[in-house]
Amino acid sequence: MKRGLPGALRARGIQPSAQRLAVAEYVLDTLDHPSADQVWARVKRRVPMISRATVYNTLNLFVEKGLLRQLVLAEGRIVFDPHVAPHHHFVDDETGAILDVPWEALDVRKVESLEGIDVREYQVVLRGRAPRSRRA
Amino acid sequence: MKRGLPGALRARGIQPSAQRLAVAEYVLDTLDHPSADQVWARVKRRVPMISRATVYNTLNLFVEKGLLRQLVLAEGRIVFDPHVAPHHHFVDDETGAILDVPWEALDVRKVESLEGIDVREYQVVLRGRAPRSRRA
DNA sequence: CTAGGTATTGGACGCTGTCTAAACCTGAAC
DNA sequence: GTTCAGGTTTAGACAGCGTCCAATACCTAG
Repeated sequence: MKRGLPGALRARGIQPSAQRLAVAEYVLDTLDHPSADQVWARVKRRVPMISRATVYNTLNLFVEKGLLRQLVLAEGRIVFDPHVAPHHHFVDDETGAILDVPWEALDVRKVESLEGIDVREYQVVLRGRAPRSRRA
Repeated sequence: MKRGLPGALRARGIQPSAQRLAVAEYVLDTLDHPSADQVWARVKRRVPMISRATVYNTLNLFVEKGLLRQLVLAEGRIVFDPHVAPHHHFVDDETGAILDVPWEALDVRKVESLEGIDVREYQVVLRGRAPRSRRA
């Protein structure tokens, strides 16, 4: 059931606007894991007057409404991932690139055995080197 | 075989100094996961004249020499962990506190099956809520 | 059309991490 | 003890990132 970008936003209780659509158009559809400023740079190509604050606000709104996930994997940068279903992440030591690892590729056991803590979500974070062909 | 803090530094090829010992005394022995500025604040209590740059340099040196691990788990902050053996981490959503989870508490399978990527290290990062008693 | 709420803007702000140049210490050789 | 070279420390400047604010522009319901 396609309803277009404006509908997708409305379905999450987000009032569409030109700026929000421009951000959504890029960030909801990318395979990258861009930082907020990378999103800003990208969106400015189409909407040159958009301000940094708007992009930051919009991204945070999308996270709050479940359209994006916020990841804290790389040094000092928060990145955004439109792939909201559970999956793991691999960080390339050399390039800093972040690759998605399918949930089924790994098998984590005994999570339920952690006594006294209430685990909302978890993921495996792997670090190492990826061959050129696999890099994002 | 105890050899004291100066020996522990020398054993890693680090020239001891009053400032480095003051940093080491706190950070190598804590159960917390302090940020660099937290280390600075703490060490200043004993060595009031120590500069921020020295603390940052010292922490980076300790990481380079394997005395500390650098973690990128919480929003926008790099924290340091004197517990260098492999283990997992749990982040309390509410307080931001980071707890160590013993390596044996979880069981990750199929890591070796990830084709074409060379995994140097991995860990499970869990998020949720911890009861007050377990908080660091 | 108007009123009220919402969104956007640009700038200021604070925090974190890095860099620099100068001062300083240290310890090895004499 | 003196000297010297190298490593260490220092204060401050700097840059990047994320947040906040007050003012303005925009939408939408009525």
